[in-house]
Amino acid sequence: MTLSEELAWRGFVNQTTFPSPKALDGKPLTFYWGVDPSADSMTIGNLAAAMMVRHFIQHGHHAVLLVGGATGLIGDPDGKSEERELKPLDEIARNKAAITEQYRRIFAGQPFAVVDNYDWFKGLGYLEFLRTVGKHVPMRQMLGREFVQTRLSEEGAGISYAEFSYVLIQAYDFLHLFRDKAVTLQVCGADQWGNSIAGVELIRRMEEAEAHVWSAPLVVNKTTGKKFGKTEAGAVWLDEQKTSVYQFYQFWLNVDDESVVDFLKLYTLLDKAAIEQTLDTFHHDRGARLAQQVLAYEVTKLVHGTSKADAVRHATSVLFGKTEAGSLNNADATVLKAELPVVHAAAHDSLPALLVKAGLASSNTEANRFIADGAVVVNGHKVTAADSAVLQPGDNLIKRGKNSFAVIER
RNA sequence: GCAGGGAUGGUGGAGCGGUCAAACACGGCAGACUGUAAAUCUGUUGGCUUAUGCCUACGGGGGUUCGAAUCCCUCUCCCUGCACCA
Repeated sequence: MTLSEELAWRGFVNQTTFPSPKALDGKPLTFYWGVDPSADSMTIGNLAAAMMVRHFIQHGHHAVLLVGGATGLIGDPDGKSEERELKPLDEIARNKAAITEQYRRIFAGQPFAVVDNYDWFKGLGYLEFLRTVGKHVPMRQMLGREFVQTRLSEEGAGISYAEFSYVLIQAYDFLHLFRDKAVTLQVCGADQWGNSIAGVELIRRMEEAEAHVWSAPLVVNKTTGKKFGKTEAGAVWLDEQKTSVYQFYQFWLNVDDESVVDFLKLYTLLDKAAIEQTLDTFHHDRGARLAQQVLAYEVTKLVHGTSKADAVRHATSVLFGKTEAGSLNNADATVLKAELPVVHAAAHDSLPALLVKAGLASSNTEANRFIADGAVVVNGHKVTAADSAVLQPGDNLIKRGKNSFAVIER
């Protein structure tokens, strides 16, 4: 499969400046993709674009990965309804390091270069910037952008000169990389289209040369229609300190049937044959949720590594009873204890009190109600009386409802 | 500043002297059915080792009363008019 076919099949096609996607199938290009260090980790929203970048690399194109040390200092106003707080410098420095680290992990084994746009902005003076770049940017275009219009309108929140100018920095990045590394293509998410295209424009005016943009659609949950990547608890992060491996795995496992088809293509590196075979089996027995399991395992493996993916997969099967034995073996206990609330039971603790301690019930009354409802399962056995005698020495896996768990040590 | 209306549990919103831990709806949680899903049905939804009982709660404080979410005074905040300002 050629790259353009691959991207089309996987659903990575949105808008592009290329007259035909086939332009990607010719000789290798050098392209760049960037992430601003507005947080200390990427989210699964960024991951979609990263996956696309991997396909570019696999088809022989040369990747330049940018961390936005300079752009992060200002903050991208696009799509935001209000001015954002500036981030402290030390926070940006930390975030930059974290994101660079994630680049190295996600693209492990692939050829790529990492750059920081702060490196070329730090020595650039304001007057120099205005004379060389500012002179070539038409105001009409900058003012015409939709979010600028919204922000400046009667009800809008207004916009500062700094955020308004953000696009110039990103445009200059492209120009700089074009000159310095012969970058002729920027890939980005659909939300970055406006910023990216400004660079194409700048290169055309200043270098009289052609450069291009390839944007991927934003991933949307088809069932809810919402922008993807957020849960009730917040964003799904790639950093396991922010979203634990278990939560990460669970997130993918719970993807609905309609979305899982898209996500297998977007978020795994499995080839067409493998995905089609998986989906074929899946459609015969949706209840088995093979597609979700493959998705969850593959994505977790990619982001967190094989051993963690294996561990969390096995722990999940213990928790949800797919693996025999309600009681824990040592390996599972280690994984689960890192993930679940762990409570130490004293001799006089009653079962309801332990449920409260473990955060599985908010009061003794509620705990008793759960037991009466048959919602409490200890080591795979339903509990019928508020009696702590069901606990065995060592680790006990306790389950309340369908997916609230804790480990009780005795 | 004057006049009028309002503030109730996670949310909306009834209640207007005892029968109020507070209708009803939504949301939450649990059970059944399922696929750790959706839909549906059932239960539950202030706390207390479980009680025809006690405690805490209807914006804050004070009062009337045997008894107050309900009546009175006062404070705080919100809304609606009018005035002031322009």
